[in-house]
Amino acid sequence: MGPLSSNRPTLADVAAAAGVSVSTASLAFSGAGPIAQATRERVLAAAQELSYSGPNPLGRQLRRGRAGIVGVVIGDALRRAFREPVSAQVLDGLVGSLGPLDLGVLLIPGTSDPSGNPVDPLIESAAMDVAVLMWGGTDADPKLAALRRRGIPTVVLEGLPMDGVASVGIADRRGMTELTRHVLELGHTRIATVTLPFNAERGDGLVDPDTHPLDWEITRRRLAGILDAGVRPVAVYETPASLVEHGRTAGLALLGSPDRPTAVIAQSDLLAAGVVLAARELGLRVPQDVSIAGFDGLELPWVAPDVLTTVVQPLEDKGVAIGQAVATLLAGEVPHAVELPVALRVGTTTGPVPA
Amino acid sequence: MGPLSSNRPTLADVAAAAGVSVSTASLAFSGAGPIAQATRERVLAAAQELSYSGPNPLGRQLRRGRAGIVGVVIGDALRRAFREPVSAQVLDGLVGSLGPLDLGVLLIPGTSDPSGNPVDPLIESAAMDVAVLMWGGTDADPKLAALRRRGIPTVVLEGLPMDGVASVGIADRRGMTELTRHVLELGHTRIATVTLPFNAERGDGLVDPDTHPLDWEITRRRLAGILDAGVRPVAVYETPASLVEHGRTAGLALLGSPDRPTAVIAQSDLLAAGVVLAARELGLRVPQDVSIAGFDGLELPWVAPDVLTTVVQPLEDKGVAIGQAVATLLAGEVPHAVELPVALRVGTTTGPVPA
DNA sequence: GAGGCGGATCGAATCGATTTGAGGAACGAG
DNA sequence: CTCGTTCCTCAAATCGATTCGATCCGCCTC
Repeated sequence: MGPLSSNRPTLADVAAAAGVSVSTASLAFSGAGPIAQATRERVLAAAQELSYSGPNPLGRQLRRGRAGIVGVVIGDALRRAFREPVSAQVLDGLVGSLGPLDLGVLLIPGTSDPSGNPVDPLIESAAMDVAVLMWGGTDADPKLAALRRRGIPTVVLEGLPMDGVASVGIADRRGMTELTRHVLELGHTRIATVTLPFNAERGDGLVDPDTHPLDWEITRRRLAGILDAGVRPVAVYETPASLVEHGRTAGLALLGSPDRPTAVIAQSDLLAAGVVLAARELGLRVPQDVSIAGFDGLELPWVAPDVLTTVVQPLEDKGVAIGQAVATLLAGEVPHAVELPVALRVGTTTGPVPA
Repeated sequence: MGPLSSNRPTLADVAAAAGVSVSTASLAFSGAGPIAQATRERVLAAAQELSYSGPNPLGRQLRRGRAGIVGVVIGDALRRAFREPVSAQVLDGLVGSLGPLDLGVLLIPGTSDPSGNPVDPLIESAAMDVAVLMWGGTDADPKLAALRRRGIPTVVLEGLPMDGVASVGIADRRGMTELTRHVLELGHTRIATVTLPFNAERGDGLVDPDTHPLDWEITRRRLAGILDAGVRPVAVYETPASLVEHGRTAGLALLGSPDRPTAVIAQSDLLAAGVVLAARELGLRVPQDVSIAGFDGLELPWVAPDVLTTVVQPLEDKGVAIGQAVATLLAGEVPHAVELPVALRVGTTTGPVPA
């Protein structure tokens, strides 16, 4: 017996019903090649009659050698990824820019499943023409290795530029430096920072950045941006994810002590928002008692009426840039690395250092 | 020339290199059928040698008649969908429960694109074995029609039970009734409600529910739940999406007037959180001056230290239920409609009516 | 009327695998 | 020594389309 005992009509059935050859019937649907108007209509009528809904994508894909699918590898938990507006908006932009190219987006969790395999089976065997690695992997990433082995062209986001993969990122290091300078100009010297995860371990607490293993480029670059401004943070607090509640926890820890910093720079707006909430809970005024800054440039309704001082990254452009990189890869060329600019946006959450 | 002038090795190449037939080589990879250990190793070695990374999924899919893909139709804008934690968590649960079935999740925006076609081209022609319609369509939905035409089994979320499609939802009507009774018991009589969108128009403002066109089942049911408790809301405010900022806008409008309601029931937690923020901005104490309730049972860090009174829906179970429905459809059976239970959770945002 | 030409149609090969039924080797039993 | 069994292996059909090159037909030109 065949694979599925389904009796859906095929192109051959339609061709037979219309009294033409399969090749002609194909032409009627694809429009690639000369075909008489009358013939075409006859074929379409026959299709209608048999309730044939168009060429089976599987057959088409095999013949074409293309699946029409871009696999998007969302690091770690999907839920967490979605709760970060940054991921969500990039994903949104990506879907938006891929749609017109007739490409679908396949979600790939990419978690190391507990059953032994270090790589998601979808990465190993799903049909896709291009892969996008959100939250850039390093050269050692087994996910990247699997994609390479399969020969699937890949775009890496926010990763290190590497051989053989396209990369799209933002100038977050420079942006962070600019932000830090702004804080310095306000007179602050006791500056703490709340960071994204350092690595897959996802710690939660104060760390010594000199000895703590730091695998994630994005965290490293944003940290380096602060150092570039000549600042040595009085405290570095690592969070397990860019979420408001983790920012709040960090804020309570940092601002609860008597020798608290006068300024806190967070590596994301969500974390910064959490710090703001913590400050309010502790009865501290922002920015009179403590200055707080973030990164990303999101619109966060719940720190209203305050407006976060932050570094704005062009999320929309990012989606577009990824789309372009994908298109280029699909054309068989190698896109050059893209680094999008960022801009400092001074809000109401930073002010002069308290006397 | 072939479809793509790629020279990746095929199973035939591997078979030749290993000195066996293609069928034997296939067996070596799939393990479906008897094969001598030695032969198997020889084939795998040959594959390694040629850097053959396993059977091409396209060929396998065509033969099997299965794409191994579930298309998830996300209504309207993807970005909006992601910003709603409810969608995100359901999607997460879905991916989680589909992974073990060896199914990938294909994101389908499903927006009516501006270029004339009422249905996303991906719905028309992407390869998928099952489709999931988030935010249930009605019988008239062209998306549903397209899926029917293609003969793709479909699961509809939060929709009307319909012929030929599986449905998964929650008892939101009953839950809303229970919530309303709780508010009634606290003595409130001037009760307003903030709703999800009524239809694709996505209005923003007060509406007369008796005359305003209401196409979306979820909004209808949650509204009906209030009426079931015998309450006639003093005001019905429609929002364009379940987002905090829209809740805030609604809250400012409802609570800003002198004859303001003493209780506001929102159709989602995000909306409720926005109303809480609005109340605080207006200098109203919650719950002393106004009681506020939501729906969904999310953990919302930013209404802290308050805890929303809400109706908890089992988001995790929902993902699981969808996964099961998909599996059932894939097996060729028709799953029965699932309605998951909800539970009232009384928090700190509702209290006795002010004297 | 022969030759040439362009457009429509068709046959056959091809994409890369899976699967079935047949064939063959090795081996033990009679 | 012959005749089953058992266990592997293989050839060939099949999944459903696309596409190349050939053919065919009608019509125009000389």
